[in-house]
Amino acid sequence: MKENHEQRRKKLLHVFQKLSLPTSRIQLVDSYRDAEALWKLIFDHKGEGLIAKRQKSVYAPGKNHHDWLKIKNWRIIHVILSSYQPSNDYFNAAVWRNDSLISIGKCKHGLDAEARQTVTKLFMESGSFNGQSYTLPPAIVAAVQTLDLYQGELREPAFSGIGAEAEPADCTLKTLQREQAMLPAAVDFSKFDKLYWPKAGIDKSAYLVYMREIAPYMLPFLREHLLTLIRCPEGVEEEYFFQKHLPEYAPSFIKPFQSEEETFMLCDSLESLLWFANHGGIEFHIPFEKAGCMYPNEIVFDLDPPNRERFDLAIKAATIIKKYLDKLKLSSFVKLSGNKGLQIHIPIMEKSMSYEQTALFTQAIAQTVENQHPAFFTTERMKKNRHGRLYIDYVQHGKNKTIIAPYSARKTEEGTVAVPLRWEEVEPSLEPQNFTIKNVVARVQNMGCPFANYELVRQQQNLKEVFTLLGESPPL
DNA sequence: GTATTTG
DNA sequence: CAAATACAACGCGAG
DNA sequence: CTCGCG
Repeated sequence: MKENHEQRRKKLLHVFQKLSLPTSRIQLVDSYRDAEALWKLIFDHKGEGLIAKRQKSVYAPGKNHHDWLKIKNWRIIHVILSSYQPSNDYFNAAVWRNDSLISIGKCKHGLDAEARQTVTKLFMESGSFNGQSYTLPPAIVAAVQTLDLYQGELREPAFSGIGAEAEPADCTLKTLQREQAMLPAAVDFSKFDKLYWPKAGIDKSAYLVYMREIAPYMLPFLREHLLTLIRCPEGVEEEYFFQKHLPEYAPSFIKPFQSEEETFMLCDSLESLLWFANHGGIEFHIPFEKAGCMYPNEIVFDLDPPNRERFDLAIKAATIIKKYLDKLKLSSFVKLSGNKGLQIHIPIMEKSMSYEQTALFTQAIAQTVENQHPAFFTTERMKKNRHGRLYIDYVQHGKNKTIIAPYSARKTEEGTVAVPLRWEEVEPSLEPQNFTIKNVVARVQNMGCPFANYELVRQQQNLKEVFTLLGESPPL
């Protein structure tokens, strides 16, 4: 009943206000009727789970009946049982990290009486006792359900099985991290150990985990856009190629987009994202317009310094351009390209400007910046005429052109990412190589996505002053 | 990474 | 049966 | 002009 949510919230707030009760801590939780759709949502976001209740059941503190049901989003992992402590009945769970076992938590519940009896007996009869617990060499593998691996410790672990589903040698930290990530079952993954970024030590397994975790933040930008992929099936140092047509062998969850003549591809689901990633899809590029649409959805400035050492030029140019955009009362978003430079995104209302007009606008701004600081910036396309200046690429913004999608990894040796920034972060200490596959997930989970309001801003963006500047009027 | 063509 | 090839498109400079 | 490169 998602439709009624806003109404219900207002009604509830109204009642609380009438009774002079504090409303600041009221939180109305979304409710859904379609359990399958909701579970998909929870799975995609790695949510904790859901509460199900009878339609007429109301909440009462301490109530003990079965009208309310908590269904948790368990993930199943495989661990080695390394020791047993009789005093509290805990089994210690461990996995291999390189060649030594590391402890990842303790597990007690979930075994039936018979299995528990068998395993404790095994430990107490064959294990070595140190006064506290019995230890066995790595041999017993258990399947454990858990909610998370938080600071190296399993959350709410419970046995879900014990015995021969996996070999002790397979219980590695790498496998655990993958199980913890909950990769979608619809994709057939392969070659987890292939080094995709050899210099940074990032293998395919780590990349897939990155893509799975970043998917909720990345997919909104890919959805409804034609996809151009750069694929590096042998890693970023080996041969690469572009792909924009739907391959014949793609599974049915990869959505085609049919034009007159050609079949392009879309990426609109967790499964699609990870299927592309499993096929060595490293860079996800998208055009400025939605599939099948004539008009751009955003304006982007591409600020491309001659090299990493001159990243300061990108910071300088971005700061200047931001000042102009503020003057025009335009909200803008900034991201690291993941390569050498910065990109400024300005979401514009659907079908509000033609490509001719956005080109005019970007040229006007680019020219202004170039005229103001000719020693630092240039709109000169020819590399040999740039003389170490930062190139403000306004040609790159047009139909049939594409740009790297937010949160896409890049084909760079460090495994850098095209990462959205807050404007406050655009200052001299900013360095692109500090934002990689290894740390961007933690960053976005801690600080939120700086582009979270992108769609909201698009709907509210008023382009009146832009058209005044251009001396034109909107196309529609 | 996969399917197809070529040697 | 192993090896080679395609998987974008566009502008530019070299030949 | 085509070819190869980025």
